[in-house]
Parts: sequence; C-alpha cells; structure tokens
Amino acid sequence: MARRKFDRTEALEAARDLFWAKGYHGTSLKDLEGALGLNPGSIYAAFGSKEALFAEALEVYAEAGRVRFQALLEGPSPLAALAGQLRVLGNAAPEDAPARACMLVKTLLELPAEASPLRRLAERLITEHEAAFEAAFQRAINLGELPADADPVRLARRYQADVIGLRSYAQRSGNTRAVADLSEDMAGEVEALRRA
Amino acid sequence: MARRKFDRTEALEAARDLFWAKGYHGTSLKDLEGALGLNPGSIYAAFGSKEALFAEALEVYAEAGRVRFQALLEGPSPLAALAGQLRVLGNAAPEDAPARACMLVKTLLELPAEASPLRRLAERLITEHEAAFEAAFQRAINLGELPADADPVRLARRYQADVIGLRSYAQRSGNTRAVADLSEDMAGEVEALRRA
DNA sequence: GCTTTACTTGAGTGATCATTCAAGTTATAT
DNA sequence: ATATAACTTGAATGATCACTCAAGTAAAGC
Repeated sequence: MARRKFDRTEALEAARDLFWAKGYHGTSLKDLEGALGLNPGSIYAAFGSKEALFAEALEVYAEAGRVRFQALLEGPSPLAALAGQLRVLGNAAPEDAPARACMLVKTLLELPAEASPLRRLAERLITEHEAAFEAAFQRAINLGELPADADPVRLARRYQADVIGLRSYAQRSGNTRAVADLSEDMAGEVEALRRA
Repeated sequence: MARRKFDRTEALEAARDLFWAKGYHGTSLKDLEGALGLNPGSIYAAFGSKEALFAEALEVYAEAGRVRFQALLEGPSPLAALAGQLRVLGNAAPEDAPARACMLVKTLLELPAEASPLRRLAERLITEHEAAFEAAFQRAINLGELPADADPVRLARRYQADVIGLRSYAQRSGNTRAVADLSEDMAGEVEALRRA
C-alpha cells in the first residue's frame, strides 16, 4: 500500500534505546528521526506524539525486564534468582545497553511533575516490578528458603532499593570493578537471608 | 552603584531548588527569571550561562549535604551517625525539599554524555561524598566499633548505594510510610555491623 | 553637582523545539 | 489499466529555547 512500510517494533526499540540513553527532554525529534530513519510525519502517524512514543518505549523496556527476571525464576531457587540478577546487573559491560541506570528510574527522577503522565507511568511500572520481586520472595518462603515469618513486602522493597542503588551507581564512568564488587556484596546479603 | 544589587547567594539557592526539582533540561531560562526575580541580562552577567549557573548550584547543593553529614559526625559514634543519616533521609516530609531524590544522582542520570562538564562535576561531587562516608567508616574501625579487618572502601560503596536507592525510591509519590520502613531496615543493617 | 562606574533592564536575536499537512508514492482492489 | 487506499515525504508552522546588547539608572568618586 505504502512506498515502504517500516517495522514498528524495530522503530520502537530504537526509540527506547535513544530515550534510555538521553532521557525524555534530552532527546529531540530530530534525534528520533535520525535513529528511527523516519520522517516526522511517519513518527506522528504511527505514535501520535513524542510523549506517546516515549510511553510505548518505556513499556517495551519494562516488559523486557520483566521477561528477563521471569526467565531467571525458572530455576529451582527464587533466592538464587534474586541474587543472580544482582550479579548480572553488576557485571554487565557498559556497551551492553544504552545506559547502565534503569530507564524507569531515570524517568522517575527526570520528570518532576507528579501529574505528568510519563511520571505516573514510570511509577506504575516500577511498582509492578516490585510486585514481581515480592512474589519471588513469597515463593522463597513457601519453599522454605526463608523463614515463614519473613516479610516479603519489606524484602522486596529492600531489594528494589538495592537494584536502584546498584544501577545508578553503575552509571558513573570507569568504575567497572567497583560495581562488580558492590553487586557481589548485595548478592551475598540476599543469599545470607537463607534459613535465617 | 547599580539600581539595586541582588543577593547572589539567595539567587543561587533559588536556582538550586528549581534545578533540583525540574532538572537541567526541564528548567528554562524563563523559569529561572521567575524564580530568581532577575532579568536574563542580570543572570548572564552574574553567572555566565545556564550551564555555569547549574554548576554553581550543584556545588552549593553538595556542600550543604557535606556540612549536614559532618554535623552528624560530631557525636561519639560514627556508626550511629551513618545509621542516623539514613533515618533522617527516610523520614523527611515531601515538602522539606524540592525533591526527595539526590540532586547529584538526578544530574548523573539526566546527563548521558560522559564528556558533559555537568556530568563530570556530578560524578566528582558524588565521589567526594563517598570519600566522606569512607572516612566515617574508617573512624568507626579506629574506635573499635567495627572489626579491624573491615573494608571501609567497600562499606562506603555499599552505604552510598543505600542512600541512592533510598532517596530515589522516595521520589515516588505517596509512599511515605514505606520509605520510613525502608530507611529503618537500612539503618538497622548498618548498626548490625557493630563488633561483627 | 557632575562624571564615572557598575549594574539592571527587557526587547530582540537566530536556533531549535514539537508538530502539522498538502502533496507524493506505491501497493492493493477492481 | 485505473481507482482507491495506505502510508511516506519534508517543507513549513508558531512556540519556545538559550542568549545578547544598547539603553537606562543609581550609587561612588571627586
């Protein structure tokens, strides 16, 4: 029908990477045109607005993270999966991703207006991630890895703060070894919860 | 000499609060004119550029944090000061500051280009804060609060990640109680290091 | 009281911002 | 083949961006 239809998924991933690296305000439509290989008209026809495009990109980002974590949980030990994810995050090479910090957290910190739709979306997705952590801790309790009176809500919150701290810390330049060590310390603490 | 000279320190603090709340890209010169009560010419005469103003504001911010931490360290126990700071951060009211998240971390996450002067400034100031944490842990070791073989560098790094995680977590809306609980958990872990 | 100096004023600069839309292009339907 | 529908093109829009500078104003120096 059209001259050449572009791949919507591909464009969305390119947009996600650009937004992830440069943030919402730091990314201009010119940047997006270049990265997606699209003219403004096509972008607006497909996504509606810069804000709507960012929202879709953020959901793609969050969903990928969710899937990756669920894959780790396939194993027999939820606690090992939780510790393992910290080690994976701590040992990633800088070129593995557009930024080491979490795109959800970057968005949460960049957009101050609580009324902003993007800010509220980021908060919702972060909450969903935390719920997944909570479910993992709950499963660890059910499997006897953690004492029956452990509080999965508090553990998930603490774990979430660890992930945020680790990844934000990793955003600094040239501290690869320090980040790996930090993730090891955090992972060790998670494992130390076992049978406690 | 002039019609009425404005207070440079006051203007700088207003700029810091605005930048802290809205970020570098999110703050326009129009916003600054309003918040500082100054015309563009005055701002440029006094600070040179938006970037230079942000840099000065960031240093003011970092210095205030440093002073506040040193005040806590006046007491007899460095470990108590470290734990206490976490509790203070966790129990602050949302209206106490322009944002709950740390302005240094917000800057680190907002400005992606490693070459950016502001990004590098933020990294330097964060590193200085971490050095202060390290000194506090070292003093705790010297005072016998921590075992002699404790690693102050690693402890400071872990503590820094806690602070970043706690404050970023607190940036979310309407979770006052959760944040206080989280800070209590973190502070408890710091105290648990005693004589370990 | 006049001049100089130091600062503020605020309209105006060109650049860039997100966004629009009439015109163009090609696949599908007939 | 022709018409229609679906999508792309990219110049143009007004708004806002960071920033400048000639003109204005008042304190300090004499």
